[in-house]
Amino acid sequence: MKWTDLPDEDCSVARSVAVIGDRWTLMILRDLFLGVRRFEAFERRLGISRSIIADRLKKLVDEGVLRRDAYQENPVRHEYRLTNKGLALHPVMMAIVHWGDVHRAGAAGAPLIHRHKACGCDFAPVMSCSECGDRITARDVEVRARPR
Amino acid sequence: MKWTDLPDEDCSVARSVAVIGDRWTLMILRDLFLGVRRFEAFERRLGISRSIIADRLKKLVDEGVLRRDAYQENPVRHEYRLTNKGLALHPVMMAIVHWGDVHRAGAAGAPLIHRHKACGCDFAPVMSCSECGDRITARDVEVRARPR
DNA sequence: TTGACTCAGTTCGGATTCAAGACTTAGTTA
DNA sequence: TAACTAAGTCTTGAATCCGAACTGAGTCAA
Repeated sequence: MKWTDLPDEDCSVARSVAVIGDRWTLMILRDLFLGVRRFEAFERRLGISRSIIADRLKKLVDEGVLRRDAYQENPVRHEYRLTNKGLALHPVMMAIVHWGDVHRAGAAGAPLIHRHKACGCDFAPVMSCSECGDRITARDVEVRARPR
Repeated sequence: MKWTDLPDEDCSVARSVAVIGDRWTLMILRDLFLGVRRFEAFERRLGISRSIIADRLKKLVDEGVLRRDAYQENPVRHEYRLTNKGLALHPVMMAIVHWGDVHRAGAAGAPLIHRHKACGCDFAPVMSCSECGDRITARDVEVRARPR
């Protein structure tokens, strides 16, 4: 298998990874969730080459994860915003941040704090069951193929 | 910035991405969560070159995500198992699967079904607040830097 | 005891991708 | 007229990827 075959696999991981399974794509998504929208801001924050940023943004737009909107005319300038499909990646980002906070933070601890606006608490993201609401760990889940 | 600098960034996303931000690493982790443990099985399932598998497995072992255990002597053969640090990636995988199920599945729908053993229901993974238990979306979260 | 087979890798080398820096375009400000 | 801004594109050497072949340590069948 080549990675170009990933989108055609009958597996949701493969199909997702085809979109987000790239270092810089994930870093750009991080910044998007922090409110960054302009090309130049990505460049300044990430310090990577413009060609990589242009390429990744274009792919995300093609996938429907981002929308490219004009924010001024003369000259026309665009900004990149998460679509609903892109916003739906929030649990993925939260899970990645949380794992990094717990398992890869230095002595200084987590660099960022997340506050839940509704309850006012600083929180950790928890994966739970849509049906009963209980917290879910790897051992609680039984996987089987969906009957066709 | 080069990607080799990612582990040193003061950002949990960057530090996590340095470990899991790679297509084949994510595909290997998928199989690990499905119970695959042996080199030959990864090769058969993924159909990619042995050198990639060997490289990714070694990196995951170095990072403490996997443990390399002997399962027989004469000749000695090893298998790869998720450590607790690796099992902690479960929410990341579930979030990725779920996004793929919802936003990238074909007409046939999600290929796999997840059942919560405790409540017996087929479920979707939901990201919720560790403090109040409510479901969390991107708009519910306020991010700020942790004071030093 | 020769040959085929298994599992778990390593090595090699050509093709692909990455990524820094220079260049482009279109308009603005000094 | 020159410098500046935002958002890219182009070029080119370097790094990485990855398929194919090879290695090694043992088993099994004839």
